[in-house]
Amino acid sequence: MPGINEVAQLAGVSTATVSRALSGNGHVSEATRRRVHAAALELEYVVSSNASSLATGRTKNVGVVIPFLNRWFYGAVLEGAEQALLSHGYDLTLYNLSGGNDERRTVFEHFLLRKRVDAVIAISLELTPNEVSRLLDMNKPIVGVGGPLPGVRTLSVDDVAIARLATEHLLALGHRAIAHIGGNPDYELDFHLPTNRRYGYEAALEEAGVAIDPTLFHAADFTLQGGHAAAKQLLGNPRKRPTAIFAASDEMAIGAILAARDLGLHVPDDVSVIGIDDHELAEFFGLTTIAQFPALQGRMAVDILMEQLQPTHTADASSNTPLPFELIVRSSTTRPAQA
Amino acid sequence: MPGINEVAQLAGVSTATVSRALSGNGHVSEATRRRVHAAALELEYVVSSNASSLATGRTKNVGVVIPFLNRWFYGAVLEGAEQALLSHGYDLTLYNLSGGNDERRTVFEHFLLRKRVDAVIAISLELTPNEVSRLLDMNKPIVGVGGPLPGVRTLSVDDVAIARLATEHLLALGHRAIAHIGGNPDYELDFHLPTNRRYGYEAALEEAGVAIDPTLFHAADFTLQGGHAAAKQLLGNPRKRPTAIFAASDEMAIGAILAARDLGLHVPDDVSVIGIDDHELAEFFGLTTIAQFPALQGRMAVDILMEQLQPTHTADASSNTPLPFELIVRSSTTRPAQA
DNA sequence: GTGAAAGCGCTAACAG
DNA sequence: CTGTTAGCGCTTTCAC
Repeated sequence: MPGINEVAQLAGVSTATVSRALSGNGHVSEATRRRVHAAALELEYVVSSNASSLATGRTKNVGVVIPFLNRWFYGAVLEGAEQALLSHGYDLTLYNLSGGNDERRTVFEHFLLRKRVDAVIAISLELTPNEVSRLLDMNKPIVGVGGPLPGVRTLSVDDVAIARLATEHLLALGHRAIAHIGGNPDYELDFHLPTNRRYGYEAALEEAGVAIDPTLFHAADFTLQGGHAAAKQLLGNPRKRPTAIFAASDEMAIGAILAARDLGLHVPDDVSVIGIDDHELAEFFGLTTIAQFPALQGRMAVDILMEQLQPTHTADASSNTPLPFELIVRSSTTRPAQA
Repeated sequence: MPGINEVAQLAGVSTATVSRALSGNGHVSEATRRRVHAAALELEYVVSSNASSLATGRTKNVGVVIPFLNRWFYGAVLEGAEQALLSHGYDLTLYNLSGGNDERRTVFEHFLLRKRVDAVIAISLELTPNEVSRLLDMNKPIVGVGGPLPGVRTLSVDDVAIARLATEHLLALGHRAIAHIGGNPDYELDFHLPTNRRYGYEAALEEAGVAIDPTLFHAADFTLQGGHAAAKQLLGNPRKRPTAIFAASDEMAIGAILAARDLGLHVPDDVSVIGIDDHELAEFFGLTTIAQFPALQGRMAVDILMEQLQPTHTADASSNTPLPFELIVRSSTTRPAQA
């Protein structure tokens, strides 16, 4: 494994010139540039990122902290971020927090702070003020995806607006008995996402003059199974079966569709179902949903990070960039039977 | 951000002693050890992994290369590997190859070789001899998960045996018209996994004296949608509808179950379905399957890597460790209607 | 048991 | 445009 010295020798220049020629920093004559490149190629030379990082203070590596790996939404965000990072010449080191709180502390105490990353992307994670300030003290930009974080550049969808839009879609079709499958408090780690979605749902209802019926709300855990169980309860109720269900995630919505089928109900004729996410299976199930474009979210997070990593960048402290969302109407929603 | 010097000063010792006390290499008196630790704690000192790596040649970081992020199986392997790595004090740098061949070259040429990782775990990836030898030349252990790789320590399930077991389960129940939904050639990147599974299926059939009917085979892409489409074809055939379907993945098997329902067929009375994986949704759908324990696979890969990273380790070149699998019988399989 | 000092491989002034 | 020369922050002989 040849070092910069070998390349310098072979090219007949100094190591400084090799460094300049290869990194593009500082001027080098075209002729020597070519000679250096040729030499590097011949020796199969690759820089030692450690030595380089030590000298420059930059690692070309960003840490991504994520609460789950095996949920579609998070996987997609990660995928988007990974691709964008790669295209900028950055590596991504992954910290998955699904192991619990201990793991979380370990990650922050021993890993992120090892000066191994230039920046961190926190996905759906409500960093503590202490975690934020430690990172910021070390001059490491942070961008948060999924919610506001004091002192941090963030990207987030307006969950209230999303839920409102979904509910309004149902209202506009003529539904009045609209149930909502939301999150349970255990899921609140994500910036009160379930709570915000419930607000949006209630706000839309109120605005339309529809009374909010608390028995039409069921909590679940954002999984297909959870949505299935909740929908069974809702749809099995003999006295007031809702004509429509708004689930706070597509996975739960799909669960609801399956629950309806299990009960012999037809979607959308007997019950309309709408979700949030535009999950990869949404199309297959004909699910009407509010798309959230997670891969784009990952890419946008990287773009913002790259900006902040520019030396010319003036620290613009915290600010939130809204994320796009869009109603996608498929075949799981229609007018209520006797509207 | 304090350096080792500050700690040394505060503790009243040399930097060498701090290094020894903190890393545990070399003897330090209990008293000074404590003083150093206290000083480090007070200053919130954390080593610079770059400086440390540069000095030792070890990065405490491993690269994981994976073909997909958003397939349950791969996410689970990754999750297992991440946890195991973390517990060994290693970081994980992620390289997702779903971007195509260009990305693949980029990853190998510019990233893995930057001396940034101590080793690499390749998941379901058939590294080229060239890729393997470059890595090995740099003295970077590799462990492959998912198939044999010349010159590399690998872990893999016996796909032929798995498929055979699945098929035998169906045969033992009395089925004779057993269809198989396998992969299409495009999916062959994974060590001919679909082909091996098909072999196992055919072998079991032959052994039981059942003629192989090529019309009972359908290729799909390992997704739920793909399985659904293939099953529709199979089950819609008016002349020889199979009494059982063996799908090469749970996602396809679930698609098959849904296809059966769409056609008004009952699972398992009208048609039995078995898959492979023990996907997180398998239980929900009552799917009989062959479990593959992907998280365990990730953990085992890390264990083997840790062994190879031991300085005392004697290079044992290539060898393959078989991975466990297990038949899990649920409610999607039963005896054929008129057995 | 502890300190001094020589690097690890590269980059970034500073000269020229 | 290019070479010289300090380090970057730690680890590790080699002495004491």
